[in-house]
Amino acid sequence: MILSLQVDSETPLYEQLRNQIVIGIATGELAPQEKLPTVRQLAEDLGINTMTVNKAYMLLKQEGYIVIDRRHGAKVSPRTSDNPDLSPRLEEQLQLLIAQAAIQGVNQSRFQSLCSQIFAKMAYRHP
Amino acid sequence: MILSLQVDSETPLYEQLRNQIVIGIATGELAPQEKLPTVRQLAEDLGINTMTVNKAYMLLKQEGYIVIDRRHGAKVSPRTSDNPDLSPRLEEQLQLLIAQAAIQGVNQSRFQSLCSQIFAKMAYRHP
Amino acid sequence: MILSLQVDSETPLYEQLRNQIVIGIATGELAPQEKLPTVRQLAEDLGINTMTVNKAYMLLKQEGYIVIDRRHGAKVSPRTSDNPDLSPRLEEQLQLLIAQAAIQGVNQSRFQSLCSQIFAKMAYRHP
Amino acid sequence: MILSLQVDSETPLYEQLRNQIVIGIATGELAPQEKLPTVRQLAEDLGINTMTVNKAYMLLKQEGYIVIDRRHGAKVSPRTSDNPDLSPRLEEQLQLLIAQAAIQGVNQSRFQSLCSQIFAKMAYRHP
DNA sequence: GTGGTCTAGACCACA
DNA sequence: GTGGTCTAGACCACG
Repeated sequence: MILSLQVDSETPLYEQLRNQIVIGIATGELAPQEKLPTVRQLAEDLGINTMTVNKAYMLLKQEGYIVIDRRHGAKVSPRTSDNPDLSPRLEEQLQLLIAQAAIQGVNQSRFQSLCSQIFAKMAYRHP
Repeated sequence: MILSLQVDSETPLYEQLRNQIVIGIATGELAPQEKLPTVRQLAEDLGINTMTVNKAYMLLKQEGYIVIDRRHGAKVSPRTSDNPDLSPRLEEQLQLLIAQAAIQGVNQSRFQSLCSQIFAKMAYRHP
Repeated sequence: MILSLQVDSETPLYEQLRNQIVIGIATGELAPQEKLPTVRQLAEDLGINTMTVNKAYMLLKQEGYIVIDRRHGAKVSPRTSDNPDLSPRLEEQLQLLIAQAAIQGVNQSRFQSLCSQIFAKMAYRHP
Repeated sequence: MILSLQVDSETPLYEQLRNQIVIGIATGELAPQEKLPTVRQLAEDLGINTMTVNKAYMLLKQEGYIVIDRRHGAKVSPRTSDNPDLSPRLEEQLQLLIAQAAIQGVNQSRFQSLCSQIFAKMAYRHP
């Protein structure tokens, strides 16, 4: 999986890393149980500090996206969660996002169709 | 309109302010051309510094959500934009949001229905 | 002559007024000796404060663009100046302007040709 | 690069700073990718507040002149833009500038020759 | 009365 | 060590 960082972004590097890995998991590019690169390896590949990669991994672990085993390194969590409701935090984000879209002139059907397109790329689908 | 801040949030105060005002505009709680509180007034009401409020207003102005009239202070922009496409930035955010939802176990129809609910609250609707 | 103000501009109203009158004089839309509207009249037409118009007139007077006679109001100055050199202040502005143009990718010949076009509209030409 | 501020100028300090850096970039005194002084350093050198420098940097960043890298501070943007047309905003400024020059008695060839001189100092030239 | 600018100092997040 | 945020207060330009 290819990770690309923008050093001049508003988003901190560790968060960019976290976001891309989350998307990788959702799209199936990273399979459940798949091993992630070591902190050191990834840091070197990306030319960034190991602390930064470590912070991203800690965050992903804390959020339950990956599990970290001292012997085998980091792996994508086996999928378990099946909670049909969006977390309040995500719901709030979605509201803000839709607000901006609505003001800008995006109508609902256009928005919904875009959602469908994005959902279609996700491997983690629930019926 | 009621604005509430969480001082212990990760999100900077000025950004919380900006977000709530954007949502207020989208839901119609703040009508186009409506006058916003003065920088000083809002700062005092919220118990924060004027520069923090000023920063939020500058951001909103720069993004086109409000207009700052030297004579009468800040007002909600008259709605003009009617761009059916989501900006790349928002689209990226939406992708990340859906990725998280999908992993967590939210299925597409549930997500879409939530979007509908949120859209229903928006006054800024386009057919 | 038509004057239009943007209340949401960075440029103060009195300066916008001053700028438009200067351009009017240069293009010949306002002839030398031509009478300008009274402060009160112009303020009413534009829906702004008389103080604002007054400030613009004072500035124009101080810069020599107009003369103010208590009996007959403000008139465009008869053309007198014939100084072939740009004032240091304008030269500095020109340098900044060209710097921005150059960085943005405008080449010299394109810039020069634009200058020619603008000069062509000026009535105040010197051989 | 030497930066000098006039505290008694009409132009805000942060804008003076911005202007001088823009000119520095255009003349090549500041090369693409070159590191700018840190906010703190520059503030100390100039005897002004860090927030003032910060505001200048934010403005330059927003305008695309510099890039702010979380790791190493601010750097001059790698040159990319190659737009042969002047932005409407600059064109308007140019018109005002030429109007003032024309009234003052500067003729076109004199003006053009001054432009040439200024262009000659710019490193950011396009054929 | 409005926003715009600036200061002197502080604390925090990021890397 | 970097920039980002915030404060409490001040002064100024604009209208």
